[in-house]
Amino acid sequence: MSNNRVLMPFKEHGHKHQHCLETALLAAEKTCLERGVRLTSIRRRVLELIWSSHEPVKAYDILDQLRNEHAGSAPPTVYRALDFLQAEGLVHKIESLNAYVGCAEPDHSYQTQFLICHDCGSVAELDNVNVRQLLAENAKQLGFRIDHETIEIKGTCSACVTEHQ
Amino acid sequence: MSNNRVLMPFKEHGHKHQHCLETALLAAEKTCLERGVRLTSIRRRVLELIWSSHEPVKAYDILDQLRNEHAGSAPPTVYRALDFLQAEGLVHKIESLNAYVGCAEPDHSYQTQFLICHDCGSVAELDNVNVRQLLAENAKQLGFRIDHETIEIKGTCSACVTEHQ
DNA sequence: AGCATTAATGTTATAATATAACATTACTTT
DNA sequence: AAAGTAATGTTATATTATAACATTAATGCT
Repeated sequence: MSNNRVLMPFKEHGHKHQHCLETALLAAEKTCLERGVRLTSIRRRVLELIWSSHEPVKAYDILDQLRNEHAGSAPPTVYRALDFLQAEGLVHKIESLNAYVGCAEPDHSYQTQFLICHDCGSVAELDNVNVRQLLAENAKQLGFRIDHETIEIKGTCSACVTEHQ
Repeated sequence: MSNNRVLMPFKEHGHKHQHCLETALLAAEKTCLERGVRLTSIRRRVLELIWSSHEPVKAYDILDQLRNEHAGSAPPTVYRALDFLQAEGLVHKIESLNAYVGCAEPDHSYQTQFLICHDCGSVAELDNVNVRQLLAENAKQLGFRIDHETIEIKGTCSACVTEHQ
């Protein structure tokens, strides 16, 4: 049993990140095609930079990179791309870090939870059905209609816990 | 039955807010006295401004007010007070709004959840034991050691749901 | 193809949020 | 009273994000 599904795991030891990246970009292209929205080269590049690791990426770090590649880049360049990517569920903003992570499952229709290791900086994305249901019941009792959940759990991931022993 | 305790309810219709405010300030004074920390006049005033409503208050709104009262006020004046108040559990930061709310129970030792109405702007603070436990189990399974939980649920409170019918 | 419409990007400026660094003042302890 | 610590004052700047308007690119229509 587990009602807890891992959408994106913590970076596994020795995992080949190039694969995550390629898979994510292919999924994004497929998704955008199906939805009839345009994954322009700027948007694609921003998504790629966000997927360059499993750590949340800051908007101005993306901007610094874009500026190396194209002189016309400015804050709106990045924020517009981020707005698009968020709207399509291709990236999530981590509110408590003001940073952005890629989403491995843009079609996932439920709100998820993030575990954030403040040691190695990496993030896992979970869908714990029970958590969702509890919050839903809870809200219902109070007559509260949920639109959006921000659930960000900070701590130390197992790899880093082990390392510090 | 309910494992869901309301630490701070949504502003009730016709509630006398002056009472909330006074209670909160008395509790804060008591708490600081017991802990041997100083609720200086700046800190007290910032807390009071945050408790001026049940809506999260922005740092620069606090600053604007402080500037009316005392010329020497500057961003650090506010952020230092906020740091202190957060460290003592007297206020919480709502990460998804970059704003601060008062905490009615500074001695409460567990992480709580916030319901935020984006219609009237007001906030409720809950301690749902089940949510806490689920997340704790979940983390344990993954070997993740939790330090801090950010749980901010946005939607429409019952009063606003009713109003819009 | 040519034209109109919409979407995306370019560009400049500025708003909003937060911290660094060092000086001064006020409290606390001895 | 002197020393040590905590709090505040002060100036500057870093970080995060948006507004507003101009230009270019893509799309849809006839």
